[in-house]
Amino acid sequence: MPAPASPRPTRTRNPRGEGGRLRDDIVAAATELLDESSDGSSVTLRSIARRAGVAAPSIYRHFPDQPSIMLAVVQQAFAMLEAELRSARDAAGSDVRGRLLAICNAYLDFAHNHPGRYRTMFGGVWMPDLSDSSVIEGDVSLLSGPSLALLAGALDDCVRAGCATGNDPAADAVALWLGLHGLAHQRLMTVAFPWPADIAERLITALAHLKDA
Amino acid sequence: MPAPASPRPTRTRNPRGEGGRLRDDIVAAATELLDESSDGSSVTLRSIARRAGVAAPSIYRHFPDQPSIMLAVVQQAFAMLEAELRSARDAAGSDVRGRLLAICNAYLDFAHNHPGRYRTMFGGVWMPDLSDSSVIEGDVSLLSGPSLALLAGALDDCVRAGCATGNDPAADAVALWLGLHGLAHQRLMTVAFPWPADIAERLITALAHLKDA
DNA sequence: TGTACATCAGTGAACGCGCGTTCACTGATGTAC
DNA sequence: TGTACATCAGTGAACGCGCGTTCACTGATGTAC
Repeated sequence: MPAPASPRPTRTRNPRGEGGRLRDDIVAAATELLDESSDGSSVTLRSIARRAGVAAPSIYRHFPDQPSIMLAVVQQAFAMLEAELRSARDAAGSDVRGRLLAICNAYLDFAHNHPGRYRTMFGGVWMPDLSDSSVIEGDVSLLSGPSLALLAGALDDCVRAGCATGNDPAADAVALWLGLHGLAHQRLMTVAFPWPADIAERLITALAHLKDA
Repeated sequence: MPAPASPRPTRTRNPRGEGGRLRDDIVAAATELLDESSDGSSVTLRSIARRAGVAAPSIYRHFPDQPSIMLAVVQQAFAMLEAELRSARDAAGSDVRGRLLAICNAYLDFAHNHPGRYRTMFGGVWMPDLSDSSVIEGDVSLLSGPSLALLAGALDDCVRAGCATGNDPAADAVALWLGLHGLAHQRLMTVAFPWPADIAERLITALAHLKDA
């Protein structure tokens, strides 16, 4: 257990007019701590400040309270997820089936590569107490919307191209997303489980109603 | 936010020789707190003691440290899940398809009815720091084994009876379980999401490769 | 050009709190003689 | 039957700690005149 939040001693004060850069550093520090720790409870306002190389009260120049830091982390992570899904899709060529699989695999990769962030985004680690912080409900809901829409679009393309069956692509996209989430989440939790080697392919093929290639 | 862990003032000391009953009370108190709180961070040794109507040090007569309380809660919850799946199956009659659906629905009901426990069992809320507590790795792994076996058996019966296709029922059972977990977990997290009405049926049918009834 | 002043980025000390854990203890109940 | 003693269930006070948050501040940099 190495000291998890040792300060960055090299930090120097930002020049006048660019104090906002600390805000980005705070979000980055929180993100680092989140991906390093398994349970998220060690990501505290004070540990974030230590990691950012700053005194704890300096946080309050940029965030009204602790939950709002996590909200910023989560918002950034959702944007990053969407960007990764999009670029995986665009890099996959023109085959609709390949594009769908690329999105699904990028989703699973994101969870695997950023476990702390993933768990924070999709619940379990961080549940803001809405009655007791500056975070409001609208901030939390629908963050996953664009990523889900990306998945739904790719599935819809498959159906239109005839390589997937399914009477309701929008609902099937939700089901596929839930399957991916179940696998991603559970893989983060129980690493030792004897997963079938083709479990991801199995889930995706079944939930997307893909015809045999 | 009602006082979450007010003491049970009626508690009286157990008779000589039955001090072990406090152990059960502690586990029950922790379970109550878990299902009441959304994030699990309010389930502390002291809050458990307050709920059980006992002084905090009394816990140490029965548990070596705080994580071991949670382990006991989780073990009990897994046994309860298995029992509920089993009785749902046995109450479902002789139709293999009906039995599989009964198990799946009982799984989803368990998560819905015991949200805190479910999240604790399947990660996200409670991740014991194995290097720093009395909980050892073998205690945590494989707790879900019997329930998964129940599901796998029911799926296997469906395949044998010809009402489900699938070349590898054991692997498909894992996939089905992951889908159920994804739905159960995500439903606990984002209540406001516009879930398709038939999302559970959709997931189960696809992942179990059920033929149209 | 000099100088007073406002603004800005960030700090140090302190607060009250709940936490997990420890220690020596209390007082009731059973048991040996 | 009495009594000394051991065992048992549970307690009260205290410890050191890290937490989120507050307050008045410091010292550098820009700006108005």
